[in-house]
Amino acid sequence: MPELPEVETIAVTLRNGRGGSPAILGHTILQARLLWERSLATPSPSEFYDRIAGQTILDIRRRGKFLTLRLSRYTLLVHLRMSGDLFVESTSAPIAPHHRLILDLSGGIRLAFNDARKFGRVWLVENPEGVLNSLGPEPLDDSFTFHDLHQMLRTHRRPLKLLLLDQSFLAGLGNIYADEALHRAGLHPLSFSSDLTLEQSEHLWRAIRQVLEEGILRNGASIDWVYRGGDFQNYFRVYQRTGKPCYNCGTAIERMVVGQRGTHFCPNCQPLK
DNA sequence: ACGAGCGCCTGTCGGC
DNA sequence: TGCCGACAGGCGCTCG
Repeated sequence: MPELPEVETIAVTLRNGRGGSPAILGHTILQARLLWERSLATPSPSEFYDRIAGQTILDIRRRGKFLTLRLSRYTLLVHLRMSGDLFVESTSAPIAPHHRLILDLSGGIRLAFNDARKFGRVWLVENPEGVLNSLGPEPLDDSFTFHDLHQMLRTHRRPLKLLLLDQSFLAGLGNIYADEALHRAGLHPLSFSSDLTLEQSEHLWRAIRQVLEEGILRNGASIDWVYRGGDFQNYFRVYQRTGKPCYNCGTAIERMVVGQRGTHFCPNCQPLK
């Protein structure tokens, strides 16, 4: 489910608390309970239990789609993949279905990693760079300019949709925000990256930042049975709007498959040259 | 270097 | 009602 705006929303919520969900910053992890072993990427469960007990949560950030919890000595990295979520709940709450990892915290609360499809992963490491080092730049960083993006696009000859989904190219975009950004930029998902003019690259750069910032403003998107409180799904212009009229021109939105992912676009606003 | 195919998993939805 | 395939916000792997 989660792309950059959803992960950012979760990071901010864990850091500051939100609507009855308390902040976990400064709390100490008393013990861990792993309910699905494969949710833990590294280390082994016994080493994980030993190392995480007594660790205090000092900072919570996001890098791409990863959540990074800086602890006293280690860093806990969480990737939610398709269906993962993090909940802060009372220690006395019943264990919900699909909870995969529970961290009991000081103060009578716990952090629960819930993940119906079991694709999500958790890492406990001394150096987070080992996990994060292959990620591309952060699209919302002040230092990321449209000249940077143009240069990056020119060094590949790949369909735009595939590049935007490639986390080593740019970190944080997923299927929804890639489709939305391409629509706003007026670029066909199969356009070759190396063909973009500087002006088109600037449009894409602006569109990427706009959809991500708007997604964050709306606390992310909530879809299907996975709900996290955001409402950006009400502002999609192409994603899952197959057959419905484009808000710009009225043409029916089309769906195609690119890189085994459903891809939504307006054939009129996003022509393939 | 690239991209297709597949595996990992559970759940929902639409068609018959 | 039940079954069955398609599909789902992701990514790592193998193989051409």
